[in-house]
Amino acid sequence: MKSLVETEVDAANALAASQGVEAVRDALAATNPEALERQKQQKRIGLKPLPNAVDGSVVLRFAPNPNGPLTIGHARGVSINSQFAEMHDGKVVLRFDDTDTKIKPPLPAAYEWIEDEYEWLAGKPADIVIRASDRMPIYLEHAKQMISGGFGYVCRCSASDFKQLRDSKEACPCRERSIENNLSDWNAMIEGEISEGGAVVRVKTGLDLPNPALRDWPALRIQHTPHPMVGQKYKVWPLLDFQSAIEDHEQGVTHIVRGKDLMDSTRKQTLLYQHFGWKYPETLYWGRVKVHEFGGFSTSGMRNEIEEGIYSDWDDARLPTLRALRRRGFDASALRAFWIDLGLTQKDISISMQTIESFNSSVIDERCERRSFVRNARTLHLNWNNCPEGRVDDASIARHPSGTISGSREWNLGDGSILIETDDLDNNEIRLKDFADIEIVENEARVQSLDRSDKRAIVHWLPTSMARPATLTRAVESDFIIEEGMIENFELTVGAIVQLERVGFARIESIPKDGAIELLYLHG
RNA sequence: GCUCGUGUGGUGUAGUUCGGUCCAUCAUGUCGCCCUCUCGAGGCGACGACCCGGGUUCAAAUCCCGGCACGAGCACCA
Repeated sequence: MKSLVETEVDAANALAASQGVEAVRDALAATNPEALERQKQQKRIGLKPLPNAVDGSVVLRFAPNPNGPLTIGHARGVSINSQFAEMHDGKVVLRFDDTDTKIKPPLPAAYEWIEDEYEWLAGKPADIVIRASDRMPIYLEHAKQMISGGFGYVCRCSASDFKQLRDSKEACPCRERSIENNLSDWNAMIEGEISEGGAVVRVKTGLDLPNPALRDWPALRIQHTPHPMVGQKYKVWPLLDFQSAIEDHEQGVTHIVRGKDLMDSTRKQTLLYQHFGWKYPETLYWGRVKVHEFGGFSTSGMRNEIEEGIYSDWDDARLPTLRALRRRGFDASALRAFWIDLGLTQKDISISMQTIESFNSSVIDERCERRSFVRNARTLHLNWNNCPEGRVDDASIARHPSGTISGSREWNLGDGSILIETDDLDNNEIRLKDFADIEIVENEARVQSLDRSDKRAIVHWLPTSMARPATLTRAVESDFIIEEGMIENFELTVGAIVQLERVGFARIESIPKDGAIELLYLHG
């Protein structure tokens, strides 16, 4: 039996065959004219809603390792999680996953930095803030339950021996020992009687699982190195998969958004949840992100390079940390908008700072005052002899060209000498922006008219009396390029972001009593 | 090697659930023009993509099969 659609399609095809497609078009126009109109495709804006979300009871989490401040990559986690929370009237738990004392040890200062950076980006503080290292009793208790329940055991095989057995789907000898023996080994572990590497607690899983990574995965291991925040108190520390699984359950997390490199974590943790009889949260993934200009982001790598003196500190403008971006003048809402526009996909992507900069420009442009910055300054003396309007001693220039900031910058021409960039000397007839047309003859700027008389190039300039020496520092790859010049000395304040006309946005870093003002380049 | 995942313009992204309204969305980029007293902003236009090969179907970016490419996990790191 043919469906109605098929019947109609056949009819239409028959019509087209006998009388041509025009006949079909005409028939459609007569019966159903709106079917002939094409509607344009639209792009979905913002994030797709979370699956199986109940508005008002969504709990998400953002769980960085506090071994350094947040990087631009973490910004994705903060932006996406906080955005989902906003969409679903949910909460975000900021959790410090600081259960490794050895390989990626926590940096005590980072806890506060991260809370602060989270708030900066999300626009409000995290709803709940917890540290895994504060919650050790809970994890140890669950480990004990797991052993008592017979779905976890203490394994004393070496890592390589275990790997061999696991790869051939064989049980290790420790697996079949009694619960009593396991509990006594467990006590020895937590009392510090077994040295590092001497034992590990494993979660029992099917040994014939197709994915070898999942078979009897390790949940806790021994670390005798003191923890920067809680000292020597614990000898056994949970691994990420165990700690995170228990804590997500404790916090009632409903949705986990994590990197797809953690897909196996989801599978391991689901097995653990089954042992405990819990329901695993909804899980979503994103792919790996690289930024052309920076490559990947390794917190431990940066930490080393800072210690070696390659970078001055975490806010070194060459680094992809949030601290550095913030210092340079990136706006939180622009960064957030950028990440939300990228959305949540499992594709591995490589993005360009140019795109982020464009988001930033559109946010900061209207609130940045203009200033003149003349590089490689060359002095010219104004000559008014040929100016029809006569001599002028002051210039009044808008703080912002489109008036989003009202008022003007008042320039006094002082002794009549001005500065322009050496590169602008290529033409001898130019226009001083917002001021006058001039002809350059040797060291003289002969004023031809105040009004714009033709289409000649417009250059930025400065009266010598308004100029102060300044340096503009630009982070380019792993170097700094420093340009010297003269900055317009009009209402300069440390920390302000200004747009240097024809140069780009920059932040005023310092204004010393004597010497050059320091400017840090943001972007064009 | 085993396991898992992903392939839409230069870069990202929408559309893929449920085949037709898709000669494929938007942003960014590049180029050109207009406007503007910045090389900024704004406006207009151009460029440029469904990984490949089969199959199903009247109809495939979308479904099926087979390749290929790339990435990740297989840590007593997170």
